Amino acid sequence: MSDIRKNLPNRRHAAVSIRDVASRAGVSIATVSRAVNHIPSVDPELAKRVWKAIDEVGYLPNTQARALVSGRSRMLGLIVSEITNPFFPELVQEFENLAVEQGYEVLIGSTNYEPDRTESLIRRMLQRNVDGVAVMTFGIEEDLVQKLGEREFPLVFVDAGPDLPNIRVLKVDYAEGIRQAVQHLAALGHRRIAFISGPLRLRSAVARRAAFLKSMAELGLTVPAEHIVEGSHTMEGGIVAMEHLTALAELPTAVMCSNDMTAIGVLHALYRTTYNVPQDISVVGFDDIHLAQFMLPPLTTVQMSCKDLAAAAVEALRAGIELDHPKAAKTEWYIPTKLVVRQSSAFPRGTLPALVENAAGKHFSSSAK
Amino acid sequence: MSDIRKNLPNRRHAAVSIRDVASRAGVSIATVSRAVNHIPSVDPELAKRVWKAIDEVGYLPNTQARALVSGRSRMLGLIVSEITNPFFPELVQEFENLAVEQGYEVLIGSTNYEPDRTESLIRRMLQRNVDGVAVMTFGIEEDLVQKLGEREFPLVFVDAGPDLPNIRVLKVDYAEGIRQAVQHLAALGHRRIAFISGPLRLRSAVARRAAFLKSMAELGLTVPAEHIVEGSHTMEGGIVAMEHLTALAELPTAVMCSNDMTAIGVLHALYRTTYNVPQDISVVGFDDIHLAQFMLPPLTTVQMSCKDLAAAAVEALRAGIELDHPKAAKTEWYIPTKLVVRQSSAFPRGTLPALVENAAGKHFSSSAK
DNA sequence: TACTTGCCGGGAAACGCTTTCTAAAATCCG
DNA sequence: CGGATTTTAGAAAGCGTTTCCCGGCAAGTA
Repeated sequence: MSDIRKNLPNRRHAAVSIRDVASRAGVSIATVSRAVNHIPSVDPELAKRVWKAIDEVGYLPNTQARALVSGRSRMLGLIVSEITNPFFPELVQEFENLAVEQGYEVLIGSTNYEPDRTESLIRRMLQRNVDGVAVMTFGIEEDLVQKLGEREFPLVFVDAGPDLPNIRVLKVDYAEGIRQAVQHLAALGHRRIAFISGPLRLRSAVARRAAFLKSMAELGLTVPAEHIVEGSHTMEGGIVAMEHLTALAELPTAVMCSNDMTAIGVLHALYRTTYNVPQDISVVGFDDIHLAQFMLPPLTTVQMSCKDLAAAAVEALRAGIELDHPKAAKTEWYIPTKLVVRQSSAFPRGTLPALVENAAGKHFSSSAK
Repeated sequence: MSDIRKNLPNRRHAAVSIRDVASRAGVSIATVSRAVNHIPSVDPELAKRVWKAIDEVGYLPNTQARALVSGRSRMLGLIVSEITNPFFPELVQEFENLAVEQGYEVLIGSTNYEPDRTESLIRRMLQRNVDGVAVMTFGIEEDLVQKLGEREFPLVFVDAGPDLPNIRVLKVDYAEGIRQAVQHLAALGHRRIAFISGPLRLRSAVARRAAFLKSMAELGLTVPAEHIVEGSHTMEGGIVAMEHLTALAELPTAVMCSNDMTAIGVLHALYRTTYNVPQDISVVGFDDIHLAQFMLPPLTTVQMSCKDLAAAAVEALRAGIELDHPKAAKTEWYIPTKLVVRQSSAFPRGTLPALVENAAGKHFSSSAK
């Protein structure tokens, strides 16, 4: 609640307002307003005159004033955890496209995993009168969620949220994609598969790890405790975690990561060792960011479509905002995931004759060079 | 100018307003406003009572109303060309941090290089009454710039903009960093250095290419026409461009790229061939995105600090907005660039004995494996 | 004590718009 | 052709703030 006038001498020259249009067209401001909003009760002839005047004076309706009187700002809040993680810009882009299509503007905020920041973000968005907020952080403190939920305005969470009428939840089916990935690795012959999780404060990170363990158990594969390492959903975290794993007496032959950035870190960590991907160790990511296919080698990963996610988020918000929305009663949206096989996963070394091994995935280095 | 009421039944329950605080504290709304804005003329005792009331009723000042009367929205527009290019999220993040620190909110837009989109973005931002817009697209159509410049409100461009009082420009010193890179490559022994430019519609792409050619000329190195390829500042563009280069009779021994995404594409393209980086071909990027150091091999690149850029942009905007800003008269900000040497650049093959060659940069594949 | 000065707080106008209410004009019908 | 009904457009009341202006009160001066 800072001093709004700090350093702000008196107002700029006034922009052209509805009154200018009205006098130019020789009508009242009410008529201009009606023309602008395409209200049918205005005579077509008059409307044409008004539009001509609008064009001539270069009038742009003041959104603030509109919002003030209508009680809606036509802005949506979008909160992500880390705008510099490439997954989120892709999400932002899709979200923005859809929102603009529906006549909304988007206010973006990045929490950097700091609860304080999240809270101040939401407060600022409330002050800006956003019509609703999508909290796409894949994990947020429980009590903060609760606190937010109590303000009665449309809110969308990922994975889970309090059971309140104004809250909608996007449920990501982590299990399916991760099961596909584990089965893919097992089918290739991997038995010792490690998992680098995200920060376990995040609900989604916990869910992904649980899905991994469950899939392993389904196949009768055991996972020693030291094969589960906590990362941070960043490249740096992936590097540190992988260094842990390579220091182990019994190395895993495959590593699954809780997101693609971690996997990229793993690739980098292995590059600094004598192990090759995928011949010595297979690496699997999660998210399928655009970058994944350009990694060396291209990353096998579980796809969580940010297009789906964005579409669901926008639809869920509108369902909460527009009282007559067809899906106003719907409270849960399901987001599927699926495996995308590329070249960072292959047969573990020694399980197959060289010929087949060569075909399994392009080797990063080849002795032919 | 769409119908603002479409699908929007009557207003939500009114939020708590200044009047609620006033009656609770037993003062007039004017006093509440003064207390909120820390105007010294209000009795400290009274102010305390007001703040207590604010706390009790959970009052949040309505930004729209404030903006309406004060004529300023305390929002800044930030327009980037492509939010999914990792350089921009880094910029956005820095920009947002600084803006919030100064009490501004940020409205972000991504043009995807479409002029129409840029125009509609700016129009929407104007309607939202942003106090100023930073157009950080590194190239924008001349006539659009001109058109925008004529609306008298604070605008920041990169590289160049019309010479108008409300316009400020961030001048990036492409030449210095690129000269350092060219000299670095030449010192390693490279003579045939190719350049993959950005889309030549972009002023910044043209500037980078010019800087490259100038640096080469300074060293007396000639650049055959087929060693200059136009890319698109994307990974895909880098791949296509590199495929052009590898098809050439006389291959370059080093490739400079107009940005890091292009360089990543180049790395990927080379991965699909028998050439190794850096032994066969050195690769140099531009931007120094965070990802660059995690590439395989870590990318030698020219650093353009997005921190500097963001700081300059925010400062320049404030200089245009706040009439009493200390730098109100300043119209140009300089952004330096410099080379960061990593492992994607090394001696060209055959110019040095194997021992030294091995030390020059870690080889991607080693026969020791 | 009477008069001026200065300070502080309240009333009310204004910001640019939407929307309800009202009145005038146009249309209809017998 | 006159009264009833329907359009249609303008006047005005807000929306939630900030800020100008003014009145009241306390302090200071003669």
